[in-house]
Amino acid sequence: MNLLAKAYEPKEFEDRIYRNWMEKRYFEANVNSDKPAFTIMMPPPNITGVLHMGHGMDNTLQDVIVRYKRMQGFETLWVPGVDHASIATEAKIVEQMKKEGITKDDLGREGFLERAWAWKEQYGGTILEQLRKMGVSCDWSRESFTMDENLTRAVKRVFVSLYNKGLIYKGERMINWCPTCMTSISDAEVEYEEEAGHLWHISYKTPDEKDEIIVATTRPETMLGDTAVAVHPEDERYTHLIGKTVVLPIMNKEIPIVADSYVEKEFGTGAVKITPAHDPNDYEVGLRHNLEVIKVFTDDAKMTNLVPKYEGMDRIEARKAIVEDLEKLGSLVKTENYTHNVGKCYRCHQTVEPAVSKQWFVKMEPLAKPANEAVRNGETKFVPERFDKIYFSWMDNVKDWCISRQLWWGHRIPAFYCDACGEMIVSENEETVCPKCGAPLRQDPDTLDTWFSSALWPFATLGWPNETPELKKFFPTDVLVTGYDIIFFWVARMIFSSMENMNQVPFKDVLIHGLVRDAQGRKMSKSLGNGVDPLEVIDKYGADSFRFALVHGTSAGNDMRYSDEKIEAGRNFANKLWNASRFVLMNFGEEEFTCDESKLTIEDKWIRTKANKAIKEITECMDKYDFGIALQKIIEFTRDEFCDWYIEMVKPRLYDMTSETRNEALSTLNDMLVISLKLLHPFMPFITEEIYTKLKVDSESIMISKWPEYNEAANYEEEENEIETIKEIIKGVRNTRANMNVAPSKKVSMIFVTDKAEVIEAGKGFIEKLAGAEKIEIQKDKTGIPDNAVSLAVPGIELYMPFNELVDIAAEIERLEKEKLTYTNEIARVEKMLSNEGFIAKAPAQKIEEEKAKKEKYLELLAKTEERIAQIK
RNA sequence: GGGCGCUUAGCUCAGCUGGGAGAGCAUCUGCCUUACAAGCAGGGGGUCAUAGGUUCGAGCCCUAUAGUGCCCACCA
Repeated sequence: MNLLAKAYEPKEFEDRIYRNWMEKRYFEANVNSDKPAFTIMMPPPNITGVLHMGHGMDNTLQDVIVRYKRMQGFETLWVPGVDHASIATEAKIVEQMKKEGITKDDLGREGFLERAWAWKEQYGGTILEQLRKMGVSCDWSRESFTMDENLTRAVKRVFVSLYNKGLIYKGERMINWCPTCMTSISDAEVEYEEEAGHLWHISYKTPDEKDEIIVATTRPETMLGDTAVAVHPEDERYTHLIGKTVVLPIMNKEIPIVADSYVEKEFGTGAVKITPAHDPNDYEVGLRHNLEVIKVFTDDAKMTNLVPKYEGMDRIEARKAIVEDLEKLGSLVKTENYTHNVGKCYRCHQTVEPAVSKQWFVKMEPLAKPANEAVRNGETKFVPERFDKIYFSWMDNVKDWCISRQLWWGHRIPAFYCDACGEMIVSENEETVCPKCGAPLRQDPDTLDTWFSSALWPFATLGWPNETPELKKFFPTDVLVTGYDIIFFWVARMIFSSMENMNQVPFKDVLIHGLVRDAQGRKMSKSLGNGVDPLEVIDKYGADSFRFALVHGTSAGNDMRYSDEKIEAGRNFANKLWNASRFVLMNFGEEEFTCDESKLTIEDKWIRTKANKAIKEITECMDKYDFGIALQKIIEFTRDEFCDWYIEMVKPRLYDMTSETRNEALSTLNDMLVISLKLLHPFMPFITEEIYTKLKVDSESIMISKWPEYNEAANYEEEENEIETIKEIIKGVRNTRANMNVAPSKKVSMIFVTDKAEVIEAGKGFIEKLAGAEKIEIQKDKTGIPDNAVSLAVPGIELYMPFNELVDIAAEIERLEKEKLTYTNEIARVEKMLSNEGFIAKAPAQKIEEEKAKKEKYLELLAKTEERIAQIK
């Protein structure tokens, strides 16, 4: 006999089951399969990462989808992998080296990369190991890495191809420079934060000192690099000065006053100091007016030697010193408090500097167009739909993408320079000799933005640029699951990369989920220390409860708050299922049983119908990615119908070893439990497998078993309705008993007055057992009903319970009056509706019929209640 | 300055194409009823933010307002 342990202890079986799945290779996709393919690419976590709640959410959803599709008969492929995360990883290694007193230059490029690879080998797989604890069913045999040989080849291929099309170019532009990471970053990698600062008003005097222009700035330290002052061409305050010069304080240098319509007359003083080297707008102004670009900062954001006094100071220090000096000179007119947005590096959160620099760029406009189109015409759909707006707004306004990074860890730019003749070659191959002059070539020292390689993830992981069978079978992928915070970084770039290189979308759906926040609704972060470690949660409650908590009561695209209560709810439900299963298995015994359909009883037919309808609804939810609702419906069927009613109803048949329908009871228990487990399996894979393998089933593992299918013909409508009526009666009796303070142990005799004797007859046993009845009588009229009885009515059936001395007539009348009021109100509501001409004229016929039926029902119940009141008064 | 969410029971949140307001937790009452006290049975608790509108009918659709959160944007 297969029994379950007395208590639900997920630790006892989760790891064992996962190992078994791995050994049986259930996760691995067969490229030669005839089954239709279903593919998901896992958003690759950084090799520097450790598992957090965001990964938990993301991978739970993916696993739910993959397991569902696998059971539905798809050849499912879920590709896992990791991202080399150039900036984050390089920073981590540099930091580690710093502790040993070594710098990058000490090691040199080769030495550094050696060390980086060693680091990757040692720590890079940590997060994937952790993911296994969650029960994810991805194909580990196809684990990928953004710096794999194949991915690297793909990156080079794309770079060269875009270059040859003129879509990648090298140029001097204003870019975002992170002085801490010591590299350029893209626009998307800058986060703007509001900061309290000042607006300093500084006087720039004309050479004759007779006139002045006051400029307002938040960054006085950049004034050393000012090469003009700009005013609006139509600003009457300044028109007389346009074309003249002012003297830059401290520098004592004349700079021109230029007119440019970029200046807002209303803001500040209406005059702007122009520092082309350190502000994107000023840079543009500089280009228009042919201004000199003078650098004030070095790459690590220290002052240059423009003024020896300030040389080497950092930005904040210099600001202080310069403000002080301006004050001494009498140039500082006033200081206002002012909050403004400051750009921060999304990796290190330090202030970024706009800087003019020679970098590589991807020309975005031609790429954005087809990518935009693909979403507009529905080839790729965002779920929920509203996220396409975020996508469009980015795509529509995207500027050229700065892809070069001054880092060593990453894909090195495949451009080669000849220092002798100035030739540049862009090639997939390692070029060493200049084809023009024969001199040795030098490769570009920079690497590519990490996102340049992850943008190729959906097809490069399948072997592209080779024409592999995997590409043919599994591309385009079906759904991408990710958080809304990564739409620009990754989703958008995958789409245009795929449109460009594959001529089709990379995925059909993009399922967007929200952030997991803490119980107070705050973002989980290292600095706040409010992060919850998924591994600790899993260790304490099991992976199933963890996954449950992340799905139950959530909806796509919305953030959720994490709390222990949610995990406990999952654990409690698992425990319920565990015990119900234990009960079922306890009753199986040694002998085999079969099901004779003709011997199914009313409750068997009822629960089978309920299950059938649940399958339909739940499958529909799964197809719409409504996982929160699907899970809720699974719980409702399993706990509220199967456990609370069906199991209680069949107990007498189980305990009676001579019962003629005992086998049908066992079969139905088995079948209903199997259905519950299968429906639940995508959400709670471990417990469902553990129980499933002990039942009478159709497969060696639930994860490769068949998803239940709805069968219209298998419904027993009549039996379903009859049991629902019986349930009504039982609930009514329980309610009444509780109201009248009748002890649960006290049995009550009941007299039913009804024409539907067969329904009561069929439900007699249930009413006895579940409503505490004894001596049930059924009669057609009300003769002999004692006044001293509590009454109850459901459509077509009246029930009287003589509680003998217990009944307080006054209280009973009061209760009946209350019921009467309810019915009267309902009737009034329905009548109002039915007497509304508009309703009769316009509402669907079915709705009108429903309302009419309700009216009949309540009229009947009202009449019975009134009659009863009259009788006992 | 634009754009997008959210506001539903004490708390956290569901609520599909408009047709009598739901769950979990909390709370109250009664139960150790041999699957389960991580449980069972029963109860209380909501002018669905506000004001208009569309509709026979609005938590759901439209408009405005308030509060709140997020994203984007070059006003020094």
